[in-house]
Amino acid sequence: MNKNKISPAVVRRLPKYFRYLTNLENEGIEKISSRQLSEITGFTASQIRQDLNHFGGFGQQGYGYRVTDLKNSIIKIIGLNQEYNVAIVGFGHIGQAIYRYRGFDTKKFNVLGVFDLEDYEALDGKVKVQSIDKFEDFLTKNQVDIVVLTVPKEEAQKVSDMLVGKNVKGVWNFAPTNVKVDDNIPVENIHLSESLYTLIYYMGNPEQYIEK
Amino acid sequence: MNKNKISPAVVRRLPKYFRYLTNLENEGIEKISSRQLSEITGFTASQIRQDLNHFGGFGQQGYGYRVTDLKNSIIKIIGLNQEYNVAIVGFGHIGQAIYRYRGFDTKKFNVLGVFDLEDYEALDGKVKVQSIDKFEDFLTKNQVDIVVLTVPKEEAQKVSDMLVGKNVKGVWNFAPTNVKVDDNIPVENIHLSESLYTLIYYMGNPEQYIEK
DNA sequence: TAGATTGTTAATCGATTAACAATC
DNA sequence: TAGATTGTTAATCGATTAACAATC
Repeated sequence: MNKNKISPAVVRRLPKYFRYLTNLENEGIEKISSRQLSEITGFTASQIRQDLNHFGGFGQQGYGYRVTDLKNSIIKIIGLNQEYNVAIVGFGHIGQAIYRYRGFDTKKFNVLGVFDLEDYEALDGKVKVQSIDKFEDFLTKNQVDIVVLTVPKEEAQKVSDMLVGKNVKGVWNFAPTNVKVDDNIPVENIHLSESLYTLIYYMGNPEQYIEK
Repeated sequence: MNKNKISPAVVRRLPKYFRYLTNLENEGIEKISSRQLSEITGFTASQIRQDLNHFGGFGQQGYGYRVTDLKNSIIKIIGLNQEYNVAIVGFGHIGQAIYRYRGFDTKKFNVLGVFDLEDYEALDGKVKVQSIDKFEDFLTKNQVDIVVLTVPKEEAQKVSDMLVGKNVKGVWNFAPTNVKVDDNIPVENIHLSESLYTLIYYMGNPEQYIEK
């Protein structure tokens, strides 16, 4: 496992491999060659082989890759073989959508707490939303791995400042701003407006659009 | 305007320039050099100058860039000087979050219709959700520029197939799958799970994380 | 004019693709 | 063994950074 210097481009393809392999597995397909995967994913076979070999030799010459084995390997590479404790800060439309999103395995993502401006009960009493005033104390008393930030941009940095020294391992930021946290804590941004604006640019310049 | 071959990397920075320049303008700052912008954005001054010069010479030697002028230029480059008609297909958590999202200028994005499995009224009667059966006919009778796809992945391709020949100009896809549409229609994907999984990878390998 | 900063070309760096020997 | 396909090195391509002449 030469994990020394995996490029961001490779890292962002890992979840895609996971997705395509999961689909293949669900279709009952047991083996796949880099050539076949290439047709499905749109990546070149060469790129697929090189990507995978950053993490080890998962294939078999003359045969290809066993779908389930490769999928399980990628699960471990990404870290999806573990559970994660989550706190959602900001329980507006996006916070609620994330809370209820069925797209990820809910067994693996354990929402420990939900925070907003004040205490209240949401979703017919099923969710106890806590005041943001209690957030720092909560982080001290609970091991929160992932903080999901869905607060307005004015508040995003204030909340981020509360994470210092709390053993939070990552921030998933939906606020339309770039927050600063400890250097060793990764931040993954979902900037909805930027995504929409990129689409609009290509709508006006479709000849420049390159699929995928 | 040499728009011949703008690289995707440059295009994705345009909304970021727009965001930073908007902030600067709101702070009342009138001029900025590429050096100063570099400190704010984290891009190199060289990159900023080169990015902008793909679209024209917006600066003034020895002075820098006028914030408002540059912002307005970028608005036009992206295409944010126009209005867009939007249809939201899928009115679950994410569809609703997009519908109500305040992050983008609602005057520019005109939601013409909302579609889901069946007719009903949502949000205290304020939103008439229409059955997906009426979607194709709706597209024929209305100029929909942007289709926001927030349906389950099994339905995403079916809905995409309805867009053929309907003069839709772009698809903003939240379904965790890659949909196929006409080659000249750009598709911008928001794959939430992939974003979260990328974060998790870096949480397990923080030394590989490169800010931004 | 002198100082500052752009616009632009050239050099570097990194990521993708091609090629092929290794091997199942 | 022969055919297929990987793992890996080398070649290419593209994007970023550096440098500097142009010019405000």
